[in-house]
Amino acid sequence: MTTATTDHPPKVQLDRSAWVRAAIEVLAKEGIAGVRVEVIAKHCKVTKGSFYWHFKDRHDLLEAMLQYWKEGRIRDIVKQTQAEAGKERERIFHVIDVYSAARNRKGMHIELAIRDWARRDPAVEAVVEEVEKIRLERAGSLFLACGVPPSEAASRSLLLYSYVFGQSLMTFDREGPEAAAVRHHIAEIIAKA
Amino acid sequence: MTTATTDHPPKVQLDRSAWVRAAIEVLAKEGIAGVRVEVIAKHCKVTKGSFYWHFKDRHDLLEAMLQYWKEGRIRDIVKQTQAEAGKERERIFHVIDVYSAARNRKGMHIELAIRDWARRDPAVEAVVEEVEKIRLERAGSLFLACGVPPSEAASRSLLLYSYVFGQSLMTFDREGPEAAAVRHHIAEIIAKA
DNA sequence: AACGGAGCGTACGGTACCGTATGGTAGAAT
DNA sequence: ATTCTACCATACGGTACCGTACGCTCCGTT
Repeated sequence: MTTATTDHPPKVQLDRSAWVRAAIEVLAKEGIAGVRVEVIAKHCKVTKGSFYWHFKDRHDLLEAMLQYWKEGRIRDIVKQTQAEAGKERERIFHVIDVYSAARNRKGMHIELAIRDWARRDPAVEAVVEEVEKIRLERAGSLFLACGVPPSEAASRSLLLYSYVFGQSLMTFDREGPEAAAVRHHIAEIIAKA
Repeated sequence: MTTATTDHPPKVQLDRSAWVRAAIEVLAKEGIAGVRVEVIAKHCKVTKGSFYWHFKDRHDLLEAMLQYWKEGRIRDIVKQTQAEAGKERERIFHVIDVYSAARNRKGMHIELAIRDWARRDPAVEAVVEEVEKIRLERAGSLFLACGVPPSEAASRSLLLYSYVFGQSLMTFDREGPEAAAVRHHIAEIIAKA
């Protein structure tokens, strides 16, 4: 796991990153409007006296959350789109599967909450755009490696992520047996049937 | 629940539906957490004394908003998917275009805010599912009329709306000339190239 | 002219939150 | 053992909101 700013031997007490992780838990459930100092403090079983020791103010926490999210996303994207030569098409299906709302419910809630937040805060929007750019570039490379012409690669990667996030907006945990078949069929359309 | 619109000769005073429309304005900008009685009252240039005349409480307003949204959506869906025989494929492109985030920015913000709300309120979730079912059925019929086999029609309509809503999550008003080409290309993939 | 109600303003108590100030404590440093 | 300091609790003032109580004012009715 990532260590915090000051690296003393492991303590029982809270540090910045513990607060950030707790805050993101709340973010996933309640949205950015639910990320409140005293609420998270209760969730950590301390009072806000602790909070204002580690953070300047609420905005300081929000910035740290955004940074934490950004770095984690970029790490994951790079990892997920790393493909051995010849296995790029496989990787595309893997990406679609990983982002499947059913598989990664909590991660999707975070993603949606962050994007909701970005709609009202230009600074957040900029970070999301940054992450998104990397996603699209990486996916585009996979398509190119599969022999998709450059003019199509951008379209297909945009379709891929639009589908995947749109899916998480729509599906409300319907997990019938046919749902898997539908998803697989869609994946084939996206990955060029 | 109750039908609000009693149509007397036009008054200067507010009625339920004026409050609901104002509330949806705020919803689009601030999300459901921003829909507060005193805020909307200020937006209407009255005080909450008026609000609590027309509504029992805040929850009463939220219910009315949801109902208002639901009925409007269903009306639009039916209208947009009505196709003369032989022009179904045209209609599919039309639907994609209508939901394009660039064209219908405010409508998309409302849609996203409602879905965000639905993630935390089962009653809202039920309404969204209801609307969504109609959307998918209607789009499915269009695909079927285009000669898409039944096993594919469901997949393609899910892909269509996932793309369209996912698009609205991703695109941050990039309106370059190539963006239109990308969108058109994606539309062709969805509508079976 | 007197009445009554619809529509709104004002004033109030209560809650949840932010941020500050200040005091307390446990463990490391000396 | 004392002092220091990182970490946390407590108490406070201030704000924004919900919902209620009640007062005022138009306006149609009689």
